[in-house]
Formats: sequence, C-alpha cells, structure tokens
Amino acid sequence: MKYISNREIAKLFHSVAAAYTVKNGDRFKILAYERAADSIDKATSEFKDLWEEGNLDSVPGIGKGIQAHLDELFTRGKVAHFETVKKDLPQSMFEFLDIPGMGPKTAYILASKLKLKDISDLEKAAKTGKIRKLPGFGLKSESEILASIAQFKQKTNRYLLTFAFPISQRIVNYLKQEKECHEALPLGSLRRMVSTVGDIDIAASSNNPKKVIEHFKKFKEVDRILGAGPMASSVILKNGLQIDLKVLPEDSFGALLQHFTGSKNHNIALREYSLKKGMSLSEHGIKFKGQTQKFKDEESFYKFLGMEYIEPELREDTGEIEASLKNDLPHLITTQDIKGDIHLHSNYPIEPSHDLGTGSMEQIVKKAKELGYDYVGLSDHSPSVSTHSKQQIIDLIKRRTEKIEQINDSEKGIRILNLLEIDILANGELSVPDEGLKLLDGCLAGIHSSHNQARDLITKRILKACESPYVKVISHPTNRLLLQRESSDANWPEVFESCVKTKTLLEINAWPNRLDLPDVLVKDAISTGVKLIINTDSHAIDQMDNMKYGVSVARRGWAEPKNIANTLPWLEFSKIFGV
DNA sequence: GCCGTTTTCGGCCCGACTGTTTTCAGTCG
Repeated sequence: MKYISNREIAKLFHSVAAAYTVKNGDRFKILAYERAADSIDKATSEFKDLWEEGNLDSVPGIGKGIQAHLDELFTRGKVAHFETVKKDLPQSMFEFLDIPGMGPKTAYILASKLKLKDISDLEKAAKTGKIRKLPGFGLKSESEILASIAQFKQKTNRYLLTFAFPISQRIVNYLKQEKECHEALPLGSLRRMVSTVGDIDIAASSNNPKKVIEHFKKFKEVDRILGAGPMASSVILKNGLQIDLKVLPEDSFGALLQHFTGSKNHNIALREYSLKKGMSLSEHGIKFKGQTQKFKDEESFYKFLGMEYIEPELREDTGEIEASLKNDLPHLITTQDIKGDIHLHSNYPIEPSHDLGTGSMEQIVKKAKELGYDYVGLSDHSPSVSTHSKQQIIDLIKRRTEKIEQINDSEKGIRILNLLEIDILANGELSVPDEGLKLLDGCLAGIHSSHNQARDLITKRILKACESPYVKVISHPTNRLLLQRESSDANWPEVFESCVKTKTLLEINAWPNRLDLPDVLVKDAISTGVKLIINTDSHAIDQMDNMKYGVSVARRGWAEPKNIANTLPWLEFSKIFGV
C-alpha cells in the first residue's frame, strides 16, 4: 500500500468539502470535513499510525463516519464515496483551491465554464481576457487571479519564529517611542510563539491612531508603504517581510488583541462556549443582553466569560478552555526560572573537524554567570569514531577533563559540568566507549545520522541510549529541522516510558531551526511523567540568549517549572543528574 | 458529519473585505 501523508489526507478532505460546497450540500457537513482536515493537518503523529494503533477516537473532529472513510482509505487506497462525490466535477478545480483567494465556487465556475485543465490554463485564460467576460467576474477579479497565481508560484512564505520574533520586538519598541502609543504587541502565531510563523501582525492601542500610523510609516527598516488608513497600515520591510499594523482605542484594545491572537480553533471553541451563555464574541467586544461590552485588556475579557486568563501559548483549543473554567491551568515556566544551560559547544579543539563553537570555555562560563545561572555544561561533540582509535578518544577526553577541572577550581559561584554531546550511531551503539564516558559528569546523546530509519529502528536506538548509565540527556529527540526536514519517526510513548524508567532527561533544544522536542510532544511527555531539560545548543556566546525560545516551546507544551530539570538549583539538580 | 456543563437529538462562530452588484455571495482570518 502506498504511503499516504497527513498533508495528502488533509488535502483530500478539503477537496471533498469543496465538492459538497459546489453542490450546495449540507453546510454543517462541509464544516465537519473542513474541521477534520484541519485536525489531520495539525496532528504530529501520522494518521496512518494512529489508525493502525486504533487511536483515532481521541482525535477531535474525527467521528464514526470519517473513521469508516479512513478505514477504506488505508486498506484500499481510495474512498468510493469520495470518488462519487467528486466524479462529475472538473478535477482541475481542486488544484485551483491552492491559489489564495480561490474558493470552491470560484474554482468550479472557472474550471467548468472555461474548460480549464490546470493552473497554467487558468493563467492563460486570465491573460487573454476570458475571465472578465464571465458573469460575476470583471477586470479587477481577473487581474487579482493573475496576481494570486504569481504568489502561489513562489510560495515558501513561512519564517522561523527566531527570525520573526526579534523583528517584531524592534517594531514594538519603536512604536512605544511615540507618546500617543499606549501599548504595542505582536498578534497571531507570533504572539502564541508557534515555531514557524506566516506573517507579522502588530496591534497598538492609542487614542490617537493617526499619529501612531504616521510614526509607524517612518520606521527605518520600511522599504515601501502598501497602504495606510485611519486604523491600519501595511508596509514591506527592506528584508521583504510584510508588516500589518492595527491600531485601536485603548478602551477596546483587549478584545482586538484576543481576537487576532487566535488561534482560530481557540476562538471558535470560545465563541461556541460563550453562545451557550448568551454572549456573542467579536474583535469589538462581547455582546450580552443587547449591549456590547468593551475591554481594555485580555484579563478582563476572559474574566467577563467567567474564565481564568489563558496565556497566548496555550490558546490552541487543546483543553485550555476546560482547564480555565476549572481554574486548573498550569503555572507556566518562564525564562527567569532557568538555573543552567548544559548543552554548549566551545572552541576547545577536541575534534577540530567537527562543528566547533566560536567562544572559549572561559567565555561561556562568564556569560553563564551574567545570565545568573548556578551551573553550566560544556558539551562539545565527541571525537569522530572513524578517524580515531578507542584509545585516542579516551586520551582526548582525559586532556579536556583536566582543562575543565582547572576552570572549575578557579571559578566561584558557578558549577561547570564536564560533558560531551555524543552520537547514537546507526547501529544503536554510542560513539564513545564506556571507558571514555566514565571520565565525564555525563553526556547528551543524539541522533546525528540515519534519521530516516524505520520507526522501530529509531525507537530502538533511543531506548538503547537511555539504558546507558552515562547518558543523562537525549538531545534534540526528533531531529527535525524546521522548514527543512521532518521529524524522525519513533514510537514516542515507548520512548517516554523508557525515559521515566531510566531517569533520562529529554531535551527541549532551543536552536533556532530545531525547537525540538516539539510542543505537542512536550505535552505528551509531561503527562507520562518525563522530566525535560531546556538547552540552547549554542555554538557562539550570544546564542546563549536563545533560551527564551526553548522556554516558549515548553510553555506551549503546558510545562511548569517542576517539569523542567534545569529550573532546579544546583544541589537538587546534581542529585537528579547523578553527579 | 461531529458532539455533549441545559442536548444522544438538534444544534453547529463572527465580522470584514472585496468585487460585483442595487442587495449579496464568496473568501478569509
């Protein structure tokens, strides 16, 4: 049976929803298919696996009917019912749905009336003026379609959180320099600290919006201004990013912020809940008994609904609304809780060919003290097994250990851990023999090669590493590279159980394009009782400031300080670390 | 087709914007 990815399944469900839309089917059935597609797209486990394990029941939006369709999809490769629904429609219309602004009805009319076979047909039709002649279309919509096709062709428009976040902070700080700007904050996925974001939206509150907009247009990184109205403005920065600013009066800022922070699913669930209490929510406020109540801040907005304030990182409709109603939200970890960082690469030449850091051991320790840490871990890469004998590796570790002991003796007020980041090799062996590991305070073990192995092989490799008494941490557990490489496929519940049993810490790696363990797995790990540790994996001194991104992943995974090992002061940390 | 803090039947989110229109349908976030 051909492998079917979540993305492909989601697309199939969207196309079924589109087919029903064109045929004026039951709009709630359409909504159900759309929600199922969203749910599939967002899932971190492959649906095929969930299906095989019989775990589809727990997925929101997937009921009996859709499960029956998935059964058929995974056993026969297609769904007869879907084929029937889509059969009498032009197949090209489903391809058109990927074009921004193109919904089912528009796609159907264009594909059928103009007999278009694919997107390049559509482009030709637009260029030769055929679209404007259709009823309901005009010159404007025709050129809009051309522009959208161009946009579709060059779409890669997601950015790393770690790229977008500093830019948004610069804008926020700049806006606040204007006296009339009372408050400024990022919106959307950026405010929720999702690991990748699509665009940058900023909200500002002011009783003189015009002045704030004028100020915004003069930001020095602005390349051109796309538009500026009385309440909103869009600009393109010199680096190509589009920034949308919305300004609202101070007395209604809370509802605006809440509405545009999302997520979509959080807001939908919140409105459904509110409706039962006779309240209607919008970006302007809450309509109740014929009156619209305004809100200065989000705390009062949630309070009006009878709810505890929900931190932006939790707003994904994954149980936060229920928890808030029960006053049972987690007390999320913050950057101030962090007492140490133990995944740091120095420029010590233990393995010159391999990914050295740029800062010295001494500089790392100095920076750690500035950050107020109790302890710091030096964890350079282990010497390569292919170019060194076993004895050479041990000798190199001995020499490095002496150096670290020297620094430890001369430093006061901070404890320096002698660690290495070692490889879990393709055959499951560790890259350093036990005689070498014995000389250290411990090691972090990670998969750095053969990430694409089958699920049971990857799982076995991680489990075997956990069994070693010298392995204290599994580093960047899924090995994903954001926007580049998918996560390795492992049986995570089994890994989590092994971590609990062997007291191995799982890392939340704060490296910009890793952010690994991912937030959803953090939540699962915590509920299994796994202890996590947040490290920056820095290869340069200033990268030690990336801790906040690791913390944001932990927060999105509902982590409290007690779930994160490096919130512990040295004495307690040393006990669980076994040094 | 999904789902359960008034429900296992009868509900199912809200408003803005756009382009085409003369009152609205489609799309989006």
